[in-house]
Amino acid sequence: MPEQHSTLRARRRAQTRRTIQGHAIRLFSERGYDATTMNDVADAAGVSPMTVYRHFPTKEDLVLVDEHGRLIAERIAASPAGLPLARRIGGALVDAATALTGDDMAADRQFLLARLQLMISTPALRARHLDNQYALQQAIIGALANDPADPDAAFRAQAAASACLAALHTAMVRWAEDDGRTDLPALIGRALAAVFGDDVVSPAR
Amino acid sequence: MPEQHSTLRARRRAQTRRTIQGHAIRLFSERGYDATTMNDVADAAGVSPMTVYRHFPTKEDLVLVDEHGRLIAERIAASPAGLPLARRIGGALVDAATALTGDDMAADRQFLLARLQLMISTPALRARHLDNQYALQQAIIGALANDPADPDAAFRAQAAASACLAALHTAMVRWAEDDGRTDLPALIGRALAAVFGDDVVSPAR
DNA sequence: ACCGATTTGGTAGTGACTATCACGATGGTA
DNA sequence: TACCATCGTGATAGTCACTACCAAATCGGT
Repeated sequence: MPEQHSTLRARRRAQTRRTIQGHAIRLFSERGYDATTMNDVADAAGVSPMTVYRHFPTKEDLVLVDEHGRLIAERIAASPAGLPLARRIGGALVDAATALTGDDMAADRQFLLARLQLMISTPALRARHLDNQYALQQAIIGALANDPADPDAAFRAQAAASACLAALHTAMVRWAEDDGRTDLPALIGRALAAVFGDDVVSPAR
Repeated sequence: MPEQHSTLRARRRAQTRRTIQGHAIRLFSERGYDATTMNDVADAAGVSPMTVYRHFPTKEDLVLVDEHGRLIAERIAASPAGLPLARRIGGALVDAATALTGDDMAADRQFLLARLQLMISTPALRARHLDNQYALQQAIIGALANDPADPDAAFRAQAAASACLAALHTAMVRWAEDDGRTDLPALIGRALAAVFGDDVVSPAR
């Protein structure tokens, strides 16, 4: 647990972390996930294998960082309670996608795209990604259905959340297949609209 | 690829397979999944580690056999096309659960319960289970939305399938938490009814 | 300049999984 | 009964992800 001194040491640590992950994603994309060993990643990044494991406990963590889940859950919890569930969840998803793929982060977008393509094509990564999505779904249900008097509310929230996340997943797959050329928030909005009829898309700000 | 000669050799093979899996599930439940090695399983079953790997390519396969998915997809494809999607999918899920947990297979039910409890509590198993469920969802969509003229049909089928599978998952978790004392088909039916309003439960035959 | 904390590196393991070879048992056939 | 192809099984050696455990280098603040 490194404290956030925001000092030189922390910056160097973050830098090596980015270097390691960058080389890892590049090698995974070039030579395949299974064909790349942790030693290969360490050599490419110019560090020892130990350092790789210090920054990323498992090989899968090199691709699946997923700090986005908490952000999305917070956005949903902060959305107005009067709206229908699907709109609250869908809106948060579109907002998050807008924030992650905006024009001001072209480099990050390419990085996200490469990670997504790996996630989709590699069974082990896809499985862990689905587990993360499931955890996110549980968090959404916890944030939306906290009424003990209505036990069915949890079921309805789960149905809405699972449908929204399925739409998100389909949109991400299509976005990855298209090499990120189409607009991700628009894809998500279209997938949501096809399911829920009206436009669930909400403005980013 | 062993041919189904239905002869002595095939029966012996199936027997050793059952023996290995039985001891594996028992050891996993007693001592924990991670705390049990493949050598432990081999020793308990009285075979060599090689034989274990011949029958189960990965450790996870000892718990996740999952030939149920294909059965469910076939059931859905064979259901009357006039019914709403949720009813067709939900009905197939309830039917499958009824067939798997009937009174005539108490031993199998205990086995299924033990495997389910392992799947839920072990991250690696849960992740791979969710991947299997995702594959089933894709199969359901393929069976239900094969109309190229209506691209939104796939989205609607996906929403229905993901909501139904989420309900199934919740019901299975609750069933496992309750050590299988409550009726699984009834749990699934209740979860589905909470989402879709009317009773989606259909008779088993 | 010094000391505690943090980051990194090395060593030696464990355990899942694979490749390859050899042995014995089974099933059909002469 | 004898023969042979096939199949199930076993043993060996190896790769790779991952984990303690301990030493060295570096940074932050006194």
